[in-house]
Amino acid sequence: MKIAAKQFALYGFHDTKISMIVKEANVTQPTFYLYFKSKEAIFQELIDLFKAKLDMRVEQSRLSSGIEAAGLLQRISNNIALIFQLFQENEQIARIGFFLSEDAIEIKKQMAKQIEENLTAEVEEGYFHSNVDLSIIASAIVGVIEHLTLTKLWAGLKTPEELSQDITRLFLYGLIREDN
Amino acid sequence: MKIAAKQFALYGFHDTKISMIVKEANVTQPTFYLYFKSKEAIFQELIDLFKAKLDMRVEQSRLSSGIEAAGLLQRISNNIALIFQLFQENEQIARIGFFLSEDAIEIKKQMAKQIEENLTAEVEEGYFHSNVDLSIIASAIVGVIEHLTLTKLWAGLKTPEELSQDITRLFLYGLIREDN
Amino acid sequence: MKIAAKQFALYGFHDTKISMIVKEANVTQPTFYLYFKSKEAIFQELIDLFKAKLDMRVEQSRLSSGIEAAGLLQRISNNIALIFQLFQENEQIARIGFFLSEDAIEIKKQMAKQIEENLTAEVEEGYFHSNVDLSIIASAIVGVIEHLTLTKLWAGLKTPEELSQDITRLFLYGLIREDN
Amino acid sequence: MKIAAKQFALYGFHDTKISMIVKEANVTQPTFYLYFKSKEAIFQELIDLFKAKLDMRVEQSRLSSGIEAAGLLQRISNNIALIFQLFQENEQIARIGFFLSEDAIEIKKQMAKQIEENLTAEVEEGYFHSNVDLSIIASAIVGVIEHLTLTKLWAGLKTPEELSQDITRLFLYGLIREDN
DNA sequence: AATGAATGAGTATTCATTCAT
DNA sequence: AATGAATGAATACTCATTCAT
Repeated sequence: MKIAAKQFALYGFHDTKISMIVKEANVTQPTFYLYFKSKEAIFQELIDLFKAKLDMRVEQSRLSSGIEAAGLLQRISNNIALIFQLFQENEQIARIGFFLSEDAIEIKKQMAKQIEENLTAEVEEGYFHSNVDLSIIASAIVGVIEHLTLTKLWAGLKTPEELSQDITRLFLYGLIREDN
Repeated sequence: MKIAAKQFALYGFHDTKISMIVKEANVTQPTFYLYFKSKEAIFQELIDLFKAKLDMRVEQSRLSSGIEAAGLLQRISNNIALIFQLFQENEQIARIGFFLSEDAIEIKKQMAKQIEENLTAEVEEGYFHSNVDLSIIASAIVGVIEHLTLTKLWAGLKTPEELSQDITRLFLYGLIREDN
Repeated sequence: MKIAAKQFALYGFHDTKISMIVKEANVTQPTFYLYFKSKEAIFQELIDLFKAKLDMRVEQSRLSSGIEAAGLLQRISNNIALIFQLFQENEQIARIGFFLSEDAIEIKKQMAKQIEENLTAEVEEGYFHSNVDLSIIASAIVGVIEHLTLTKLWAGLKTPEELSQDITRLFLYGLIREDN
Repeated sequence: MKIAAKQFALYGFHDTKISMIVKEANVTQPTFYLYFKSKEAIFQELIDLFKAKLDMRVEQSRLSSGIEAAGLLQRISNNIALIFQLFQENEQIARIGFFLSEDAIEIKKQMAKQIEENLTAEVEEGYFHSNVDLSIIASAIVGVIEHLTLTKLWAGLKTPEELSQDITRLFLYGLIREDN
């Protein structure tokens, strides 16, 4: 599965051939089918693996958010950093689950929904003003995470902490100079 | 090309078969090769078409931004709306160029660079504070546009204007209540 | 036809495409079919053209052979030179008729038969001894002409006269030193 | 490979279809590609097989020529007979390598060179006179072998021994009556 | 648990040829 | 006399998958 993940992440679904996977694994093609029902099946397994890790991390992030006594910015930033860390530690299956799979849309939708719930709670707690559509904000956050992961994190240009700090600050305070 | 765009957008590159394109076009396979060198070639043509439209729109957006005397928020919002409108009017080739193609990364990088330049100018003009990395902001904006296009615009849930208004406000002022 | 001859000679039957012929001729494909029934047909026409020229030349050679009063070697050599000259002056159709076509075998068989008749006559006139099979000699002569045309004449290494002199001497006197 | 050789020899490269080869072999098309990289590849393999056999035989012929104590004519005749026997025993790959392939010219050139070397040696030993160009003689011998193989040997009209005897005598003593 | 050997079903591409104008 | 536009029929090659051992 590691080898498959690597190749799927590298070449995409169609351009990854079973023959190449088994060659790198030093087994034969029938052996592959001993362990996986089909090419789709192993791909789906990798997606599910990613989903599970993502779900776990999101759960974790919610908990850690409640526990901490840090400032609002730091708390949110920490939560987002956890997501980036997940992507960093599981680049290959993240590529598959979050970018290559057809489930990606659903996974992101789920993630956005989660974020929206959190935001709603925070609005109710009076942290945020409420004159923007929270579903848009949530979706925007997902888009930002997604794209920064690809262009900054996986490119090795930024750490999870840098990224989460910057985007949290952006999302909280915006770009406008205070004196404007 | 319209038919090809439709099918590529719907099924992706590999799962779009020439036989299906020509069937819907009511011509035979050799006819296809009369007009396009290969499957790759027509795909690339569609990408290039999208690139051209995007470049033109970005150019347009820069000009209109300079001319207008509207408020900062409205000016930026208008620019972003133009991009969303492009995606709305050209959903299929946008899907191909912005999501399906291998050039997508490069196209987005280009777009982010463009946005970064604009931001840099605005920072110099004193509109924005400068304690965030502008390349991250630019990348974030691309991510937001990309993801909102997919989940809100193309889902028919929001108009270009709504989206651009909301995300401009978000990016300018952030989520924090003024009195926080 | 000139253009077709050139391309057939250069690329062979299968690798010569009608599309290439008409492109070089600056006409369209339907125009080709206005003048030739099919690809096979024009190929056959070129073969027939070669056949006609070859027949004419062989006829000529027989006549000239009777008229001349030169020595035996010179007479035979002249006849063979005429054949080489034909190949030299009509390289392209000769390539087609003598090397590329499926009629080539038949054409050569015909040529060998002609030569055999001549040899038989000369044997009867007492010029040659008769302890070798004349059909083999005739066939050998064809083989020699064929191969020297390809390797020496068309390679520009030898003239028709040089070739015919050398092979006539060889066929008449052999390689053995006189004092052996 | 036997079946492929048969079909290539019979129909030529282009008119031999993989589908026909595999049909006669009672396997499917993918099975073909399990053993051969492409149509060109199997064709080349057959050519190489012929080349190898030819080289071996030529080597053999040179050795046997040195050892034997037989008369000059018999020795040369035996050598040539060995070549004819090769063609007889390997008709199909000989057809491919010597007549159908694009390597044929090179193979024959090589063979002619070999023969020329032998002749040069024999001239130096004083057996032959030297007033003819030996490269022409060598090329002529190749032409004779080539053509007699096609018209006499493979037609079943002559045996290797008959052919080699006759052409050796021809090349050594010529056609002229001794008393001429 | 593993594999050597095989295949069903596709899939892009080519090329001689023709039809309507 | 000429052509723009189209096609019928092939054809080499690929790849996920399976069967017998």
